Amino acid sequence: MSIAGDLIRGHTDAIILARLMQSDSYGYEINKIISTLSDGRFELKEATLYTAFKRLEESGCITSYWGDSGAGARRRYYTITPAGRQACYQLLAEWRETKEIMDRLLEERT
Amino acid sequence: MSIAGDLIRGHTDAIILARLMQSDSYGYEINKIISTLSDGRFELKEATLYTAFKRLEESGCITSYWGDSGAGARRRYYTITPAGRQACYQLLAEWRETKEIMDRLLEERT
DNA sequence: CGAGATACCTTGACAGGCGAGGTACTTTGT
DNA sequence: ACAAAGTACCTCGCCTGTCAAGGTATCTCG
Repeated sequence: MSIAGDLIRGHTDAIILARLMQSDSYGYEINKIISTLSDGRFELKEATLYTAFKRLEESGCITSYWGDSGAGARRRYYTITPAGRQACYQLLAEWRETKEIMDRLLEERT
Repeated sequence: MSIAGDLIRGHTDAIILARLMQSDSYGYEINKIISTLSDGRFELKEATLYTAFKRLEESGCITSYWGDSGAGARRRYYTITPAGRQACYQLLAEWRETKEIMDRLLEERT
C-alpha cells in the first residue's frame, strides 16, 4: 500500500459511508471498490473494515442483514440509516475543510 | 477545534517540516503559526507537538539548539536537515496523493 | 506581588489501524 | 477425487499517535 494507514485514519468511516450512500453493500465488495477506485494504491485491511462496521452499527449509522450469496460464502449487507447520511454529509464537509487547511499549512509561506 | 486530531493524524510531521522549510523555529511559534494559518480551526496540542519534535529529531529530520529568548522563557530552536527536506518532499507528495484518492473515494459514483 | 503571557516537557490513558490467525463455502484445474 | 484459490466473514492483541492533565521556569505589566 502506498498510502499508509495513519494518513487515512479518521477517514475510514467517511469512506465506508460514502460507499453505502450509493447502495447497500457488503464488506468484501466495499473493499474491492475502494481498491479499484484508488487504482490499488489504497486498501482497507479487513480488520479495519470490520471494526469500522461494528463501530458504525453501534453508533446507529448503518444497519445490517444477511443476504443471499450468489457465489461463495454468505454475505452480510449493510444499509446506511438517515443518521448515517447525516454523518456522511458532516464527514464530507470536514474532509473539505481538512483539505483546505492542510493545503495552507503545507504550502503557504509565512 | 473544528478539525479533530485524528483527521490530521499522520500529517503532523509534514506540517512541522513544512514550517521548518521556511526557517528555523521553535515549538511555541510553530503552534502559533499553525493556529493563524488555519484561522484557529486547528491547533496541535503541545503534547503532540513535542512528541513529534522528539520523533523527528530521533529520525534525523531535524536538529535543535537552545536559542536566545527575546522575551519570556528560553527557546529550543529546530532546524530541518537535508534528510528532513527529503522527507518533507515525500510527505507532500503523499499528501497530494491522499487528497486525490480520498476525493475519488468520497465523491465518485460507482 | 500576582496574573498572564511566553516557553518547555512528561506521564498515562485511549482509540484506531492492522498483522496474524481462524472459520466456512464454492469454483476451478488436474 | 483432491488441492488450490477465490469468496466471505470475524476476533485478538499489539503498536502508534493524539491529547488531557500536570509540572517547571522566566519575563512583563499593573
